[in-house]
Amino acid sequence: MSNNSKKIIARFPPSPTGWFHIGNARTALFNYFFVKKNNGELKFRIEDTDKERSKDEYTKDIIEGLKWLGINIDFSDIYRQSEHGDTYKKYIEKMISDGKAYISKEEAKEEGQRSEVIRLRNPNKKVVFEDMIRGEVAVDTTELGDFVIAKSTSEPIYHLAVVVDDFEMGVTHIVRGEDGIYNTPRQILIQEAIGAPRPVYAHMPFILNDDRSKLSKRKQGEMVSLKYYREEGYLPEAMVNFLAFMGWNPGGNEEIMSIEEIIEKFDIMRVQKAGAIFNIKKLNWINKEYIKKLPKEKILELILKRVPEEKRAHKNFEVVYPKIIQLIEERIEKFSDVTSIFNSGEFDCLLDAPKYDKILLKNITHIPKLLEIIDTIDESSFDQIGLKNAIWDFATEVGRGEVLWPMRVALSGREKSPDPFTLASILGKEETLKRLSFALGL
RNA sequence: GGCCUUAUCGUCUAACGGUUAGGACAGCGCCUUCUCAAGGCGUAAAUCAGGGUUCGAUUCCCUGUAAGGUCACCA
Repeated sequence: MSNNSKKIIARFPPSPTGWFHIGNARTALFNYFFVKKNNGELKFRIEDTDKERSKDEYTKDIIEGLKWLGINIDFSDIYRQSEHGDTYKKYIEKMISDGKAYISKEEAKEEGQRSEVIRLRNPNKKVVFEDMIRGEVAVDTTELGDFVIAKSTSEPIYHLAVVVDDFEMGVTHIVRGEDGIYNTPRQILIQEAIGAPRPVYAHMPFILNDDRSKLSKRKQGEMVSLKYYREEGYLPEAMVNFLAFMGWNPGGNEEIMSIEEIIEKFDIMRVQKAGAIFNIKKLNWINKEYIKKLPKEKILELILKRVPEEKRAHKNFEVVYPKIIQLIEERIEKFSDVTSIFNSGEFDCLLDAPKYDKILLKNITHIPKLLEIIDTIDESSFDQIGLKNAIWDFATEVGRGEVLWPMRVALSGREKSPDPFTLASILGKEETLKRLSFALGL
């Protein structure tokens, strides 16, 4: 590896032609791990030479996504390809005058094709480069021919722009997706033609669909965009952890790791060569692990944001909400689940008395005794433990199912719900007695 | 099709050439207050195939197979 003595400079150069792709986000993350581990610097560049497809909204989405993930790079002075026309022009003209490239007369076969383009004079040699992940890669560039490097002296093709930009930005290490491996030989040829030093390469494996094809929007829908995960209420720490462990791991059994620990342990040589299938279930599990670690106030805040407006506006919501945080927390794996749970009606019984069929109660014979017991419980000990202590022996004696099921249904009106003690403690003594009496009268 | 790459439980992966091939997610089972959820415990599950090299191969080499990628005046 050359450049060992110099400061490592890597780059992340997305083109803003779509929502920030999850695979790109992972590449950005690995670049970040790599530079942080090696006291280097990560530079950001926008490849917006395609004016038709590039949109500011996408640039914004990419930057927001990067910030959300916790990738702290300098966005104040963004290098945009569209602003460096003069630079490319300078190099193109120099290559022509040096005889490294030439203006070629063409027969325009398709619409939009030029009758004159700039082609590189291909030395037709075998290019061998060292890849930090894949080892030595050798490619015969003969079949590339004198490939086009610019449409005109002021309009570079992608490959030329990349090489010039990386050179101008002082890039020493290029960590990019596996598909870049096919671009590398021709980019190396261009580097040699303009006299730029060769950076060190690392080509990362892809994230895959279930059928092992490259992760695509066609097969995964919105799940290919980082935006989706932000909107679904995944925690950025969980996302970073998940993405980091797809294609890399430090070797131990520990899988929940903060970004600091990941950086600390990161070794690009340990990046996997084969692609990894995107496994949403693992992400959900990791996310839940991170939710569990969150301070209570934070959870309270994040959950509240996802409660449907009409539930929040309910007159009982303010009183009930603090009491059901625990309940919600154990039922979600991501914060959008909060909305689904409320919309499913599962918690409606905590806001309003439920409507239900008598049949669901199964057996009301023990309700009078239950009313009697509950009435004796002091307000101060009307919690899960107090309720359980008071009721447990009786329930065990006559059959738990005979007592607890009707009690739970009387309080919730549902076949499935949290347990009766939890329910009663949330509803309070008065409401609990009221609902039990009502069940008796059905 | 040419070229390139890859190959350990269903999935993500661990294993100086010597391990009962380890962990995690998902699955399944049991337990934990009646249901659901959460939690705990446990269980099943893999070295693509065939040849070498070697005392010994998941590991190194070759062939095959499968899968993927890539072949622009797009980025």
